[in-house]
Amino acid sequence: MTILTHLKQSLPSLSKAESRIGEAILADPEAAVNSTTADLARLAQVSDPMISRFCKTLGCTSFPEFKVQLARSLVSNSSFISEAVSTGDSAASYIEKRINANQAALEYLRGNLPTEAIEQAVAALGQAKRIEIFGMGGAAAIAKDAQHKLFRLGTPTIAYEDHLMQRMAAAAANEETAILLFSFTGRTESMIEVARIARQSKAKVIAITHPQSPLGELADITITSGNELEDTTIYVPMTTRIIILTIIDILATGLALQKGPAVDQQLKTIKHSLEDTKIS
Amino acid sequence: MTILTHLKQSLPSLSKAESRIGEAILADPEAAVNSTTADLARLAQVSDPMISRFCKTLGCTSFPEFKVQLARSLVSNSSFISEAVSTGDSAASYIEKRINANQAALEYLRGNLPTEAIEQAVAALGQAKRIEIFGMGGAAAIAKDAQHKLFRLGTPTIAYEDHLMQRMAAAAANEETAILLFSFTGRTESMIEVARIARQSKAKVIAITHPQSPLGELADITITSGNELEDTTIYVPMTTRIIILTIIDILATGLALQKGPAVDQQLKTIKHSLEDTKIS
DNA sequence: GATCGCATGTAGTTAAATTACATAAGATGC
DNA sequence: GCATCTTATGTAATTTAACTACATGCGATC
Repeated sequence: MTILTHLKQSLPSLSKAESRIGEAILADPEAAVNSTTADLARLAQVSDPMISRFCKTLGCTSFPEFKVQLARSLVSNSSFISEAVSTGDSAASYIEKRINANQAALEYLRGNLPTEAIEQAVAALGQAKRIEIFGMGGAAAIAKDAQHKLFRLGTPTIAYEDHLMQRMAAAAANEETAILLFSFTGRTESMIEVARIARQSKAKVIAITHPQSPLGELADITITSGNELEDTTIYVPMTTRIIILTIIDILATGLALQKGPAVDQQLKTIKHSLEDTKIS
Repeated sequence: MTILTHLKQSLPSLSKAESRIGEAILADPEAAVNSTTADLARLAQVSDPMISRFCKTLGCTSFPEFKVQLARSLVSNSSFISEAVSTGDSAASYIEKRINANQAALEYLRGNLPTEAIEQAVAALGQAKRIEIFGMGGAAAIAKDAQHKLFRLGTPTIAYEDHLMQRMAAAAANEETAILLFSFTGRTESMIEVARIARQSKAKVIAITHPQSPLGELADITITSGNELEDTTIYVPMTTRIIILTIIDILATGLALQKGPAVDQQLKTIKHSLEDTKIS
């Protein structure tokens, strides 16, 4: 963990003077790196030695060491400032920008993915006897990808992109079914309908979607699709898929860990089944 | 440029004492970050003020500032160390590890994606009157995703995952067709066959695959799928997908930039077509 | 061979950071 | 409700780190 996130986390537990210092640093961390204790003390309106104490509270041995740590944490945040591509950009330039944007999206995920939701989702997937995955439009490819990743872990897993198939599968589901729904906005009417049917069937509904959306509120477990990022100036569109793919990655990893060595043979068998289709 | 590379570059032009300091720092930069001028001076067997002078020679205003800069340059080298997940990892732990692994994959892409290949591929896609996208197995979802992104830019684009459909489409192609092939290994026999048929039809064949593979060598333009990165652990790493998805992202971005404002209306129309399916 | 200049070391000074101490505010017990 | 104890914070003093000014020595050039 970087010192900056550590600071953010421990901000509430700090004393009055110390939190003033913390806020002064967070307001302009770059400036803090180039400050002396006196500078910072003046800025936060506290006495000089409070800065030293503040640093020790955060686990550093001295103020200079704190500055070094702070400088470190600023790198990882500033290197992911993604810029929008613009007409006239060279290939090298837009390649760089898109990679930055996608890395930034993952960086966002690091701080904003609720651990409990993942744990619950993994538990639900682990208990399920069947997994159904629904996605339409752009999410259809994602559903397919998730199916491809999850079916290997031993539980029958099917992906549907057809609304009618989804309705039937949702209606036929029971409490031993986990249903994974992918929707960027969480406002697609047919998806919401399917989710409603699935809940009536007592299936466990996991939605990867916008948390403050009808679909997000309907599901048993909701994980953000990062869609709340789209449209903002900093995070350019197209990054949501990277986020969702990484969430699938994380869910599959969690599930594989939960099932443990039991799935190893399964994975080997599946891999082996492809051998005859490859040339050496 | 980071201070560390700057130091490496200017090492030959430094004076005797100064280069001793430079070498001492390069020998263990991490230790230098936690040193005082006196510590470093002893290590490099020079006098104390030489350290200050050394820093100024490198363009820093003071030794503390140099330390901060040094700390900065060390981050970019040491971050993105991806660790394998292991049994007993907490959710928080494997979430962190997977995000790291995916960011590392993108970092790899930054250094290893050949600009010229991207330029050629964008040019080929731009000139094409039709785009056909082929992928099987795990790559089928990727092909579907690419189709979903590229069809919006005005050129008729179809994705096939069925080998027979792929054969027919490849045979029916002509010099105005661009064919995008996704294959992780580049060794799937049926994919190679399809590529061969496509070349006979004089279509432009773009392969996103392992560069040193039969398929990679067969294609007009080859872009790495990052498959050379996959380690052999049983828990299938998903980093290649992230890489390929980002490549698709980059290709679509390049194509959109090339077409310019011409596609803006097209994008708006497509977006508008979904409005009635969403609830407010 | 002498002098000039540059590189480096020594001593001293400045300033920055920490420690030790004192005080005030808030909490706790009677 | 008052007294005392604890904790947080400021003040003063000390230590330590970093830089400046100066001195010396080595190498180069005339």
